[in-house]
Amino acid sequence: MKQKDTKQNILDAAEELFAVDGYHGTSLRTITKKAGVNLASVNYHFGSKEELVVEVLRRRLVPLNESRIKKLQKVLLDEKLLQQPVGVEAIMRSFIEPTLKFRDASPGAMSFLSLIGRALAEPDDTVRKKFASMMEPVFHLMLEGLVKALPGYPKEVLFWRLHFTIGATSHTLRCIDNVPMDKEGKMGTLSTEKLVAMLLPFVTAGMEAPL
Amino acid sequence: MKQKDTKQNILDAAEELFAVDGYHGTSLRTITKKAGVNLASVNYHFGSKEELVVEVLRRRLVPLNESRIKKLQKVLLDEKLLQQPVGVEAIMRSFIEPTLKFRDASPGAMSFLSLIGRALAEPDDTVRKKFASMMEPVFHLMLEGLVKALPGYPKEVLFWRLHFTIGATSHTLRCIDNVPMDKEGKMGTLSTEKLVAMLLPFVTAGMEAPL
DNA sequence: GTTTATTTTAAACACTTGTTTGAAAAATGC
DNA sequence: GCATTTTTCAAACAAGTGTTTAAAATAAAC
Repeated sequence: MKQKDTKQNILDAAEELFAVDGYHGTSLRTITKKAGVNLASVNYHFGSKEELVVEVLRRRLVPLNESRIKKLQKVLLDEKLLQQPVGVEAIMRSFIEPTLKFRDASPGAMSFLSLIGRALAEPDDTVRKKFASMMEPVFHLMLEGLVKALPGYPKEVLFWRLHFTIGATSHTLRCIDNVPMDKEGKMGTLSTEKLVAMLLPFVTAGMEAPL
Repeated sequence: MKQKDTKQNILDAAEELFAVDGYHGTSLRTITKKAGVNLASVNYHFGSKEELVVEVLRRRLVPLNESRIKKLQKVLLDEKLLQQPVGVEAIMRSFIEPTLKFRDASPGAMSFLSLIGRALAEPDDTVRKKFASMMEPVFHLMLEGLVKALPGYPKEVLFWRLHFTIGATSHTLRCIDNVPMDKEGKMGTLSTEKLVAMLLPFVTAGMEAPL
C-alpha cells in the first residue's frame, strides 16, 4: 500500500515549499518533483491545490491548537480551584510556549512555523479563512481567560491587544531563521527558550499596559 | 503629455490591487485594465512587474519614512536639550503615529497600508529586501533612541522587542479594515486615533517590560 | 488465481502569465 | 510645417499554470 507514502511525501514537500516560496509562488510541478511522485497525484489524493494547502495546515495546526487549548484550560481551571486571580503571563505562555516548543518537535515543523506565519498574511481568501477558523477556538478561549484575568479592562481593548500579540508572534514565526532589518548583519537564530524569554515578557507587559 | 497620467494611473491601480490580492495574485492585465492603459505600458514605463511594485512601495514609503525620521530626530534632540531621559512612548509614537495618520492623508493611502503590511510577509526576495532597505534607516534610528531611553537593557533585547513591534504594527495594517478571528462577527473598523490609542500603550509597555 | 478496486503514469488540455515586437499615433523641438 | 523623439497599441510569443483523461500498473478481496 503506497497511498500513505505518497500522501505523506506530498504533504512534506508542500509544507517546505509553501513555507519558503508562498502558496502562489509554489507550483504543483515543483511539489510533486520534490516529493518524487506523479504530477496528477495531488489532484487524485487531495482534489486541488487549494485543498492541499488546507490539509498541510490542518495536519499540524489541529494538534498544535489542541495542546494550546489543553494547557490553557489547565491554567484556567487551576486558578479557579486555587481561587487566585488568573495570571496574564500564564495565559500568554499557554499560547506562545507550545508554538515555539513545536519547533523542536519534528523536522518539518520549523518550516511549518514559517508557513503559518505566512498564512495570516495570505491574500487568498479561502486559505486565510480556513486558517482563521482553525485558530478561532484558541483565540476565543484566550480572550475569555484574559477578561477574567484583567477585570476592569474593556473586552474591546483586550481583543485588540490579543490581535497585536498574534501580529508579533506570527511575524516572528515568519522570519524565524532570517531576521532582516539590521544594518550590522543578521542577529542570528535564537534558540526556542531564548525566543520565548524574549516574546513572553513583551506581550505580557503589553497586555497589562495601563488604560 | 500623457506620460504622467499613464504612470500615475498604473501606480494607483497597482497599489490598490497589490494590497488586496497580493503581488503574485495580481496580473498585469488586471492592473492595466483597471488603469485604463495598454498592457505593454507597464513594461515600457517601469521595465518589469517587479520594478513596478518597488516603485509603488517607494512612492509612498520614502516620504512616510522621512516624516517618521523627522519626528524621531526632533524627539531625540528635544530631550537632549532639556537633558531629560528620552521617553520610550515618544519614540514609539514617532513611528506609529505618522503611519496611522498617513491613512487619512490621501485616498489611496489606506490600501497602501495593507500593502506594506503585506510586503513584509512577501515571499519574493527582491520585493521584501527592497522594502527592508527602505525601512532600515528608521529601524536603526529607533534602536539608537531606545538604547539611550532604556539604559541597562541589552541592545539585543531591544532589537527583538522592536522586531515584535513591527510585527504587531504590520499585522494591524494588513487587516486594518477586516479583522477576522472573532466569533461574534467583526469588531468593526477603528478610527486612526483610536487605533493609535490601542497600539501605542501596548508596544510601549512591551518595550519597557522588566528583564 | 481471477476479479474487482485502487493507484500511478504520461500526455494533453485549456488557460493565464510576463514580456516583446513593430507599426501607428501623439507630442516635442526647431 | 517638417523632422524627431516619445508614447500607445494590438498582436503574438514562449513559458508556466492547475486540471483532466484514459490506459497501464499495482493492490485487495474472495
